[in-house]
Amino acid sequence: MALFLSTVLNKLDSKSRVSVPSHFRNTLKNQNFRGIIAFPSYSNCSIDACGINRMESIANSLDDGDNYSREEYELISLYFSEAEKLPFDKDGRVIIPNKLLEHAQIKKNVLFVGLGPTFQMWDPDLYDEQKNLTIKIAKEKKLKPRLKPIPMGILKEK
Amino acid sequence: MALFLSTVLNKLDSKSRVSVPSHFRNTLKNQNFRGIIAFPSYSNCSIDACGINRMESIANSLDDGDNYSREEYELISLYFSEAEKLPFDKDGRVIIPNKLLEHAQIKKNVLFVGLGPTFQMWDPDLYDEQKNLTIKIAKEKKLKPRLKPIPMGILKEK
DNA sequence: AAAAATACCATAATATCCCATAGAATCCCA
DNA sequence: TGGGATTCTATGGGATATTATGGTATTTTT
Repeated sequence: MALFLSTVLNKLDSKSRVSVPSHFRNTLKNQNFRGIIAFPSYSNCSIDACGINRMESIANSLDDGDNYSREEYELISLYFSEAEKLPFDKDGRVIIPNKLLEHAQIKKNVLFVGLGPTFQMWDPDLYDEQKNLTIKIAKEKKLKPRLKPIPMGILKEK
Repeated sequence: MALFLSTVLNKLDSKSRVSVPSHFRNTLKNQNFRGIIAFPSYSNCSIDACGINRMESIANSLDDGDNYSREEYELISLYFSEAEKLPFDKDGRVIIPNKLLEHAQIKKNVLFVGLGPTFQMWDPDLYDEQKNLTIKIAKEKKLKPRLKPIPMGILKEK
């Protein structure tokens, strides 16, 4: 299964191209399509992305009997309609469509953020804001993550 | 498996021809028929479409014993009777029959909407309405797609 | 022959490929 | 372990191919 980790900052060029970090590309190496699937994240100003295998398994479940109500079906269809299939060029770059760039307010830098099974693309400044907000809320609510790799200290006062 | 994603706006010309988006054509590249299957969507004013392999596998499953209720069987039969086989011309265009154009109220623009295993063709304005309605209903009913890669944020107020 | 359907051609815009380079990471061997 | 050599990455730009779209010619049908 694909596992995207760490964050990498790359540049958008004049043709709206950007290099996908090489270790992300490696993660996707044995999927059915050499490229990524990207769509607007609605909860924030960023671009969600994953490999095609993930999308295919969703597509299959759409066909499997009646898992969904009419309304659910319509909603899921909406996500497909806004998703973009972005192939790698020879050098591992993708072209990001304007619609997505605008949604994420990306101008010249693209921050790739690994999220495990998926990743996101951000404008670096917006990401900082979002990150600080997340930490602030976690402190206020004294959240205690149950998963080990997350250091607990971050939630304590200095 | 064919996977149709994203939305593309193309023009209908005076001969009722329209270019099928190139990435749609690519996903149909190795099917048994160079073209698309199109039929009126019974639930809204649009044209449903897919590759022939999907129709063939549905046809096969109709023959395989009794997977379907009588009503389902009737409905699927209806699809077949109204479906049109539209071949690509040399440049990847199809001619859309009048019956379908009228059903979808398409005049001069055709919006291709990827829905995963299938796609639809819409009049752009009608599609906007439909889309807004879907989002509205999803918010009201607080629908939450259960599939992981789908961002939940669309359901939240801004 | 007229009308309709089909094939063919032209072109401007766009996307894709291909190469060059500089910097970073990795390797390798004394 | 160090440091030079080599490979790999990210990035820019020019050349090439593809796409969408209009129009014209040819075939087929009636």
